[in-house]
Amino acid sequence: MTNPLVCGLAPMHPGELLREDVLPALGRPKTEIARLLGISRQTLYDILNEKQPITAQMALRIGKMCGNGADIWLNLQHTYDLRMAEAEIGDALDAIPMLRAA
Amino acid sequence: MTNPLVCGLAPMHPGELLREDVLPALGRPKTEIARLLGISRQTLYDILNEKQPITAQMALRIGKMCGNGADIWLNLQHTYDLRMAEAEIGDALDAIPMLRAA
DNA sequence: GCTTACTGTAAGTTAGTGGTTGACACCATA
DNA sequence: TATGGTGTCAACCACTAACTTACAGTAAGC
Repeated sequence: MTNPLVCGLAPMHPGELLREDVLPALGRPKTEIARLLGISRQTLYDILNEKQPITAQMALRIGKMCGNGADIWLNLQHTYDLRMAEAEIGDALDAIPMLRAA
Repeated sequence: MTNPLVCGLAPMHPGELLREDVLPALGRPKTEIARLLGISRQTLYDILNEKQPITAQMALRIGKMCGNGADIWLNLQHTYDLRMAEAEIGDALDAIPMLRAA
């Protein structure tokens, strides 16, 4: 994961990439995109507004439509999730010791 | 991701790796492991029995304890999720067309 | 004008699930 | 016999992914 677009320093929500770059490049109405993806229009908007994550199923759907595979989308989401989780339980992490094999 | 241990052909649940290899190597009672991880004993058992996935927070906790980072655990889970999702909505995927940029 | 279609957002609902607590029976060991 | 780990079960709570329905606004075409 050396591509800064996919694994940037700033945690980018996959919805941002979809909204800013991918959908404009496709040049189709969002209503049609949602229908083709087989999801509700509302769900698509929630993803674009970064209110909903890219699940494995969603990654498969979007990856299929874009022809770039599901991994990119899932990796983007997981990087984002890690940043969020780290910010959330970072202090609890400090209390966890690193164990060595016996 | 070329390591067959991490990204094998057969979809391995992270709980299996934890149960079969990591915990035995640490040689500590599971009760203590759960306590050190800051999670309930039940949750640890659910993960070991592959009934619960490795969330981002869980990956951070386990990665910290094992000293190998969270990415391995999350990638393992993500690969597993993709296989499961593919098996679940595979036929729906066939109906999704691949769009080219306008 | 009128109609059709896309946009963007909001409210409410449902099904599923991550995680917890509490309890139980079993076994080992000091 | 007391303590502590093991393994599993049943509830329970909080959250959320995804859906439907609905609304107001805008642009396109007849």
